[in-house]
Amino acid sequence: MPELPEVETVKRDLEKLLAPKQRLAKITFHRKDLRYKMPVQKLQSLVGKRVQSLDRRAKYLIFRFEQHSMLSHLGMTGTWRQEPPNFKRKIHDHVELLFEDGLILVFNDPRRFGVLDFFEGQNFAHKSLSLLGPEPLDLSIDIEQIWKKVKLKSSSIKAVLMDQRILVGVGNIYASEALFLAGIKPTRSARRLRWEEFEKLMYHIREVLVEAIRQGGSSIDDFHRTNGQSGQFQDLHKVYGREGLACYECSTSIKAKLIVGRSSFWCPSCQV
DNA sequence: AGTGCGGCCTGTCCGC
DNA sequence: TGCGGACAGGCCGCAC
Repeated sequence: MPELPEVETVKRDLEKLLAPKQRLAKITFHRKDLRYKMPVQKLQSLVGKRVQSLDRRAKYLIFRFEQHSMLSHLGMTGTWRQEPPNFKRKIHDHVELLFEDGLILVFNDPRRFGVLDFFEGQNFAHKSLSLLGPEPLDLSIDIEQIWKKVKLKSSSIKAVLMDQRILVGVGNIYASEALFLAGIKPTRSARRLRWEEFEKLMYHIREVLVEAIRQGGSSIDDFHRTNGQSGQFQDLHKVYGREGLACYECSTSIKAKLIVGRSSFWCPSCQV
């Protein structure tokens, strides 16, 4: 999926399309089972309600309506795209939103690992949001607090970075990228990191996420923006997907291996 | 209790 | 060319 920068990109794209306070006119389901069965009746109850705002929490998008909220997760292959009236439906178009000004938003998701759910109220009153860790781009978060949790982990630092209970938003691509920038091997035991290393890692996590957002995210295969465009950050990956190629810093051949089931990339010379 | 694995799905690519 | 297997950005439930 879409990790934090991709979801943030979609959120910003959608914000530009959604006129303030406009009402949802119609919601159409072409199939009702994504990762979970969608609560069709509850989602239908949003018809006629105004969208107050759009939020992102971790890799989730939240459409905030007048009283209740719609939760959207892109899974691995989910996309929201804008379409004109009478558009030709594509394979794997599962849900369509029509707004009163004619805006049409379509949710497409081939693998159906995505989520579309409903929750009451406008805060973060959804089970999936309840255990999430802090937002890396929130400068007010307490990094020492995160550090304390990391010190208790026996797993690799890469696995810990991808644990959304510790810190949200970092997935498989940006974990490899941030660890490269920080000069830390992904296989390193999390609890054996030194404070200076962790501080540096947090700095580079933020750096890589901010830059990726600036580039409209990474499009490896499925990720597209609401207008169908690709992101640009995949061209700036320093290690992800570069197995066997020369490190941009030192020309050493980039290594790859599975760490807790996910392909991980690093430079054996730049990262210790 | 914490960790890693397999499963959820479909599409694509690679080797035989 | 066709087929099986591996793999793909996430997350959950279940064994150990």
